[in-house]
Amino acid sequence: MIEAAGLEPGDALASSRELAKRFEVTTPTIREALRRLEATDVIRFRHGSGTYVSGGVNRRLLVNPHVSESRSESVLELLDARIVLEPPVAAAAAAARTDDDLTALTLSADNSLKPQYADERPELHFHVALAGASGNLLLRETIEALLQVRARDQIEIRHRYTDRDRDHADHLRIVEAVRDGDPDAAATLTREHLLAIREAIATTLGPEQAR
Amino acid sequence: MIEAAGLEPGDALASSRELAKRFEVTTPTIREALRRLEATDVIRFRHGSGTYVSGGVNRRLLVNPHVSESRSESVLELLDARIVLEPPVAAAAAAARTDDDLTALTLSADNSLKPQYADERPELHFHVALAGASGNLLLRETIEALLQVRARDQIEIRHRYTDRDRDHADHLRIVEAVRDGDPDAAATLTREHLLAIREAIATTLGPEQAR
DNA sequence: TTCAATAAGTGATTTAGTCACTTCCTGTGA
DNA sequence: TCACAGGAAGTGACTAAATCACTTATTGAA
Repeated sequence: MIEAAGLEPGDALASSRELAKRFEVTTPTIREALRRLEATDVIRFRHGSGTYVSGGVNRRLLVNPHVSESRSESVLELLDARIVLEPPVAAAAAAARTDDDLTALTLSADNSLKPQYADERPELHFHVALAGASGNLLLRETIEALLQVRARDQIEIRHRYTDRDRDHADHLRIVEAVRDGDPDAAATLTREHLLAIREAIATTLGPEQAR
Repeated sequence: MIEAAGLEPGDALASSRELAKRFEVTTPTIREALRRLEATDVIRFRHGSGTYVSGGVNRRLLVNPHVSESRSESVLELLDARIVLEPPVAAAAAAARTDDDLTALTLSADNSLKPQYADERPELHFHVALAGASGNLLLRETIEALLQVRARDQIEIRHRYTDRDRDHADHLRIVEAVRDGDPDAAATLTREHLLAIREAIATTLGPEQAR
């Protein structure tokens, strides 16, 4: 029904009572269906207000909200994965970027200095914007999902361990490489950037917490 | 509760009536909670039998089951993404593989010839096993999730467009490179392998369906 | 014009029951 | 002794009719 009506994030759904009538089932049954959609962030409930379409409708990859962080591994595992995956994505971006991508990239690079609301506005997250410049939406969604893994830790890292000015400088150099259409430089700079962050965390955490 | 009890895939949960009693809510409410877990494949219902823990408990990345394929882009987009991401994963595997990884890899390579039940047994999918050999679980999960995107199309492709013998030969050569600990060769062979598949699909589909 | 009270609409949950399906056990007959 | 039809118990699926909790927009008095 969301698809057929072409609903976008922010749009309101009909009330559960009305949906129950429309689909000829009772409200508890409708609720079960809506809860499933809620689990993948396709819709969100706002008590007393209504149910609204959310960002999940056009997000194919997502993090499992039901896997606790205690069950998963260290944050270093995540950075190791990013170090493998993101450099080639940066290279692809350097090869395919449009002018629009460049302006978006510059915008998100500037955002690295300011307090992060990158969680509600993923397009402002530099590494997401970088993946977006590859022109491949699925690539962008993959990086976006990856950045949601251990989200709490990543916010903590941004606030405490990373050197914001150095981050910004790194980002600017990556933007340059992408602007110049230099895939190798973009890949190398991205790798070094992530390696530096990994190093900062590894030494701060100490080897005993590195797992 | 699943965590605390250390339940693994296949284990049964208590009945919804019992859960309702234990959490002091009614069955419809319990059902809503269970439906959310169902949406991310943490549990599965079997009518008349019970509800069971499923593979999702230890899967951090997953495909959104509520995004229709019509809303998403072409299958070529997916292959383009894989061509960017998988070669460096193969390189990481060549650098880090253990002997156990090698046997698992050989096993899954042989599986490329037989009819695919790779959907229920992801560890038998060659590209998943390859990512697993990197030693980074998150990397493996990322590739695993990516291979679930447009799953129907991918099965179709395996059955109709790919040359099974050539696939097998490609896989064996990648295994060799991984065995020899040659990251560059592993990356190059993986890239060529995926490019060949992409080419086969692109020409078969014809440019008009390529989007 | 401002702002507190109100009413209507919405999600959240309950209660009590019925239907549908699966599983396993048991008694019967070969 | 064994195979198997039949039944009972347990489970998920769903209904029905309410009530409670919360939000929002409207209304009317200060």
